[in-house]
Amino acid sequence: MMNISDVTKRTGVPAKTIRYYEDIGLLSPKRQANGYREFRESDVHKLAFLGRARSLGFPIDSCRSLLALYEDQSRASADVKDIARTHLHEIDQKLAELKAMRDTLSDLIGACAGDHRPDCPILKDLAVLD
Amino acid sequence: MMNISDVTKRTGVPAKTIRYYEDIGLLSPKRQANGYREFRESDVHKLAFLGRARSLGFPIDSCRSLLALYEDQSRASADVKDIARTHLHEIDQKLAELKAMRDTLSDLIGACAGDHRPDCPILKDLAVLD
DNA sequence: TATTGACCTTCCAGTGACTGGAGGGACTAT
DNA sequence: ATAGTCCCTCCAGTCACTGGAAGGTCAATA
Repeated sequence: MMNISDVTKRTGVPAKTIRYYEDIGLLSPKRQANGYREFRESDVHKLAFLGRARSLGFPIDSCRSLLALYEDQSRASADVKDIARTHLHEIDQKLAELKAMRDTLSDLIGACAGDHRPDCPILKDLAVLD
Repeated sequence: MMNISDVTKRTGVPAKTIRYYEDIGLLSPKRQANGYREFRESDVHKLAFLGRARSLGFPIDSCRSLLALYEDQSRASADVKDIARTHLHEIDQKLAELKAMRDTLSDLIGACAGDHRPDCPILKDLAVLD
């Protein structure tokens, strides 16, 4: 009989998060007579799956779809791949954005004396009204 | 006499966002007799500054500090540089995280046939219970 | 003068994915 | 009986906006 803290130990998913996932319908653990959640092996697998998917940055909605495919023995791997590719594109976009920020920021930092004087190329850049 | 839509046009900062910035105390435009906000040049400069700082990913609290330094003629550029460096480190962390995600994801996508069959290395990876 | 239509206001709610905390019941061991 | 640890639900907060409702104001036109 697995309680929520056992599942947390096995999956690394915090109890609060497990309850949240139940709230939004990602899993439905049974209940014991005392009201405690009772987790089956299949629940643990789902949670491990969700934890891993989230750690790869998949948004919850994609996790929901992936989970459905995971459970669907007659799935097409193409459907999984589509979701993954969409996510990869979003990651690539964020990476490009962050890299651009990083480069600008790094340049500005390199140009700033960082001393007691008020003169500062960082502020000068920020203050530009195009 | 500048109204909010004029400022939006000049700075690119949406009206909703300008009102929000006022709510959280980043600027305090005057009011006309009819209740409309009246923006001075200094408000426009602040908003342009905020827009640029936000586009470089500085969190609002850092923007607040940067704005204060911007207005402080006796600032030390070292203080600006410190804020920027802290932010750069956070960006670098996020970049590393995203890159790791990207690499894993890209590998998995490369390994997946993406056809009508159910067999899928992506799902296999996600399902691993360490 | 009446009426559009564009502009402005405030206030409330929702986003994503949790996270923290209050308040209280349940179980286990001493 | 009591202490300590577990579990429950519900509410609020995070971050930085964004959307929408309900309504006041202004400029130009019929």
